[in-house]
Amino acid sequence: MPAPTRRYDPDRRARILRAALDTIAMHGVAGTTHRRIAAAADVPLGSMTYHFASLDDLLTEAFTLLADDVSARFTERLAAAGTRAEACEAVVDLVVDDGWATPRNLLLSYELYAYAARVPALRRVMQGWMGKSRAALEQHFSPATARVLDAMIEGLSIHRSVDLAPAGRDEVRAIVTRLTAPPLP
Amino acid sequence: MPAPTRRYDPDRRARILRAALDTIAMHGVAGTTHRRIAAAADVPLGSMTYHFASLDDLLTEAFTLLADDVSARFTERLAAAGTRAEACEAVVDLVVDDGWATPRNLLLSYELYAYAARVPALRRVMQGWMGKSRAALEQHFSPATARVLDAMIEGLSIHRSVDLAPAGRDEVRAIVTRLTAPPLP
DNA sequence: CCGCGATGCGTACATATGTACATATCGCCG
DNA sequence: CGGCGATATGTACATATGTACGCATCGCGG
Repeated sequence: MPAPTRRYDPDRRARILRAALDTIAMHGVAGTTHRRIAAAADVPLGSMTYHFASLDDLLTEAFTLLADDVSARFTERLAAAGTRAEACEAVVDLVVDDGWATPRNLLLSYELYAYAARVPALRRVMQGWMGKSRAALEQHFSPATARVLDAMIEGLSIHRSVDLAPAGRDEVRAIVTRLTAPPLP
Repeated sequence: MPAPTRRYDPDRRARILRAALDTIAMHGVAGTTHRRIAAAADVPLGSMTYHFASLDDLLTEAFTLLADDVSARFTERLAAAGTRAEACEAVVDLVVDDGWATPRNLLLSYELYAYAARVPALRRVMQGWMGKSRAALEQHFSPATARVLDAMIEGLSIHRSVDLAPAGRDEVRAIVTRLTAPPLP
């Protein structure tokens, strides 16, 4: 019989990590197994234990990748704003647009929050994520305002994903305006 | 040998549901099994399939119980406020106090959010939860303000659980004040 | 007081899962 | 160009898990 083909697959490790996130998004951490990830990444089962010491290690690394990725796009979006008004509009976009607070990203965030409760390394990853978000916001706003905006983005995104009639762009803009208005006299 | 004791255990079903929440809080949905719940509830394995058709049914009912319970306490806390100022203080308490946004409740919420993505019945439960929260807030605030306060409670609670130096009571109060202030002229 | 249906209890079993491992292959460095 | 270390692949195996089922027991309605 012909020798079974052996692939040359230099970025297999990275593909496995992406496949892990896909699998989590589709089946939840609870339904994520070596075999499912392997199928999604199109690699044999043996590759799992070769590239990652354990399933927990794999998930931890995948979630870290997610945090870095999402965090980077957040920072990028805010860095593109030149004026304070543009920064406000960027914040509105982050909540309302289809590019960032996607169902997939939100879902993965929930899974991460839950999973991180049991993995100290991921707790630190989340702290780093939050720190980077704040730093990005502090390019345009005071630390206190950055903090509240960050929390507001989180809360609004979550509620918009649950709400049958989510807040519209105008309503979100009004909220951002109110939170970033100068202090009352 | 002596006949093994057979217990009279009328509220076993309810105890199993509470044990399920305990198990989820401790091990996550991913680590929640019939056997672990049974051990936590101190019942034999056979009781699981007797009282609940499947593990998913059991988890769904447990999460529904959680939502009803937390939602009721939220409503209760806000109903106790007589004036608008008291309502503001109640909101601050909900974020900052140890009684509501506990690590356990937050953790269970993350698990619920993630799990609900795959169970339509729980999506409706979450919508009902959000609706009840808004209704409770609308006893004191306009619908638009209620909506933003609800999102803010969510976002601030989550971020406070991650933050190494969480926002203090004063800072939270300032945010609430700003969000509930009359519209600018 | 009696019986019967609801409930309690232990166990069996097919299946899925994490992980280890033996072996084969081949890119790359010297 | 030679070989060796990194990687690819298939499979084995012990264990955990969901669920079904048979039987025992007893509260409670008639």
